[in-house]
Amino acid sequence: MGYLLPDTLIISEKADAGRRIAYFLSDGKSKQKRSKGLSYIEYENEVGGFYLVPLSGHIVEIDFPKTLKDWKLENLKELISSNVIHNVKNKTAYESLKTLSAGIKRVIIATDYDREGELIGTEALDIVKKDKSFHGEIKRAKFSALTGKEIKDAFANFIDVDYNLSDSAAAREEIDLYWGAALTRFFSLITNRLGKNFLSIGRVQTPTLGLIVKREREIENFVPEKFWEVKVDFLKDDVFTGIYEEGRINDEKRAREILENIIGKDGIVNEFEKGMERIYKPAPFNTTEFMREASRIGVMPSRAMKIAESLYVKGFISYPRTDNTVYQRSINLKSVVEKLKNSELKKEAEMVLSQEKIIPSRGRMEATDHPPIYPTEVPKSGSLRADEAKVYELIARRFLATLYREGTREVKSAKIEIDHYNFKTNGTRVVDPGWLSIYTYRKFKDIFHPDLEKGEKVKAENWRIEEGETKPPSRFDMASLIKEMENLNLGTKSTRHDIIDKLQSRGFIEGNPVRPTALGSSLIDGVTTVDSKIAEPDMTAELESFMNNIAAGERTKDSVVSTSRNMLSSVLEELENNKDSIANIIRGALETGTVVGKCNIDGTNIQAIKIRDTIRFRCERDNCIDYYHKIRGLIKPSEENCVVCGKPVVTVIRRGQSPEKLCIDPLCKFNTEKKDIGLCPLDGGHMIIRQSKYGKRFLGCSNFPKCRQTYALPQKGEIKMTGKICEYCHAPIISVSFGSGSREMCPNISCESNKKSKSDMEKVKSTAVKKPLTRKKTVKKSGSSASKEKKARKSVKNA
DNA sequence: GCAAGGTC
Repeated sequence: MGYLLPDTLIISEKADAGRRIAYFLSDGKSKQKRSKGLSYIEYENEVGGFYLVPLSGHIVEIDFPKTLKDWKLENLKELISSNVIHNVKNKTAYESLKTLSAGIKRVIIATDYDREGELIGTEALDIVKKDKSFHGEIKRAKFSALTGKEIKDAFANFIDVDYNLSDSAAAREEIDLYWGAALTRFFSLITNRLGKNFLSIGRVQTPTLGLIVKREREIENFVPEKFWEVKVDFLKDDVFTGIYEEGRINDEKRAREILENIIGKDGIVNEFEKGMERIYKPAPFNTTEFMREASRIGVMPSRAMKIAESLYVKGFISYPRTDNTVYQRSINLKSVVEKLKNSELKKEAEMVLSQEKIIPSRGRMEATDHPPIYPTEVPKSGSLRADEAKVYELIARRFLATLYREGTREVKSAKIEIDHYNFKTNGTRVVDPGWLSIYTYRKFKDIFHPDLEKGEKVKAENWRIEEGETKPPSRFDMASLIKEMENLNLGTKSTRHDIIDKLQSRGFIEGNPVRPTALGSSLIDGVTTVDSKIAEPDMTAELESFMNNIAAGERTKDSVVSTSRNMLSSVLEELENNKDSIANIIRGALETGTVVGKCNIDGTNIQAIKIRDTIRFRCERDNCIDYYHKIRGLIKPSEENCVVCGKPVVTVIRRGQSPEKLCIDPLCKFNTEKKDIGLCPLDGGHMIIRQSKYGKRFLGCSNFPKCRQTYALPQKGEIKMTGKICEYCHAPIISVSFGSGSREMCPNISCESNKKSKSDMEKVKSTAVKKPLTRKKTVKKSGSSASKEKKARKSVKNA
């Protein structure tokens, strides 16, 4: 073993990598040691040996000297001109390095081969070099996978430590701290939000918040445009739908003209095409893609990462922080599949093994850091918690899917002419699901389309115009936000989910899909008052190019950091000149909340103002209404007033629960007795919404079992009391809301009133059918005819 | 009470 000399100290970035390096260098003979606050691996033989100290990321953290701990506006200039100090944060690693480096002749940096890895390595070196007696050799081991061959090669062909590279990372660290700390303090101080209410600014978090705010503004300012589509159902074996080839028409008159020309006529096939399409396999998981897919099955990014981390530590999956989407050759894929035969995915594993040859899919990113995320062992059944099992299954299914065959689907398309107008039709059918039958999270929906021949006559029916509206861009959800951050190079695979968490916990964003809070959007308004790039992703791009300069030896770290500090100084100066207006923007936005309705006393607006987890409802004028609620979730105006007290009612949307109505008065009976719908016609007890043992809801008398009066309830929609009593059977009238509308009804199915309204409905329906031109099928907006129908029904009933 | 980046 020529690559080992006696008295060598090896430094690895993490425990796992350390174990593997030691294992291969010692042929499995190294020993883990733990004593008196030290943790390392040791190997000794007659020729030589080594110590290996595993770190866990950075050992030191930069900070400002204690004298600048106090947050004062006057301090900010000092903060920027102050130098940073290094604090040890990993005591065990620090002590191990200090103790074991005594008398060492050679130090090998074997951290990850990337920019941060180089910095982590030099941090360790600085500790070793503190011992003035150290004059040994310093080398760098470069490996891109933790396999025996790579590691042995790296230790036979050392390279030098790249101080330019580590300097570039150190510059990043300092610039992030200077800008982050100075601006965070500035914004917190001018708005007087101190302690845990501070307003944070950072190179990654603020542009990310900026993205979300920008999107929300686009949605707010979006002006929908109406369009009309002419559609026809064709009939051969089954129904398939054609759309006039121009698609969306923004002139209703023209759409009607076309409809008038074609209505009642059949079509003739002008073109027909049929072919097979491949359904490509997904690439192996990297961190980003894993988080996106996990959030699609309801496990949010940071939760997914926590679970992945724990699965990794338990040895069930490979390292979860990776950019790589190509399995390295050294991974024995087949043996992993063999292991999965002893899991709940036995059938799927056998499908993969039954192939003549296993060809893995490849993604675009072939990084050298770690393998893609894949299962390494099978946990004993029942040993994982439910969410862990869900995540493990996702990773295992993804892995198997990347090794299975592609799917195929048949696609058909046609142009069918009616009276010189061409209608396009499309159909698709999965012929061979391939990997889709393993990766069950993806679904391809079949759309029926018959085989046709050119010149063939096709029967048509249901000629119609569908009215729609252009839609604003959609809000980011966790999956698309993480992806957008990756596209813009904001954060890293290991930090993106943390950044989103921070924005949430600091009250800048809420919900999923995410939207900015009043605080979040006003912070961006405040930041963008001054023309600087703090809220733009460009900050990162600029920093990135600085870092490349340093790494290439074109500039020094000190010159770059001082340039950046000067820029920060002038930005800060400009901010200070505008500090009153900025403070007003932010404070002002917090005082004006969302208008949720009108005050029933003086008729002015009532606003909802969010103050951490409390919502304050306040009347705009005299504070004649001023209520506080402890509510988690989003508040939306409902445009309804409370049936009990007349004050506005809001809708509360909580994650994973159906929306609930809430009277803004916390003591109103509407809130406290929400389930009480009215009085029992038999004995005057309370009719209460209850659940049957089958999970169905119904109305039951509070005097059960003495009184057995019950009514069936619709299982969908929100049920509310109306205070009214049915004139026929004396049951309490309920109100059922569904979507945007609501309907009052007697809960007694056999009541006269229900028979009556049913026949009314039929009457309304039959008049509507006579006017096919206004009928809409996939109505994008609640159509006018539908609301007319509702109104008609209501007026008949009230008559 | 500050950032972002490693890792647990």
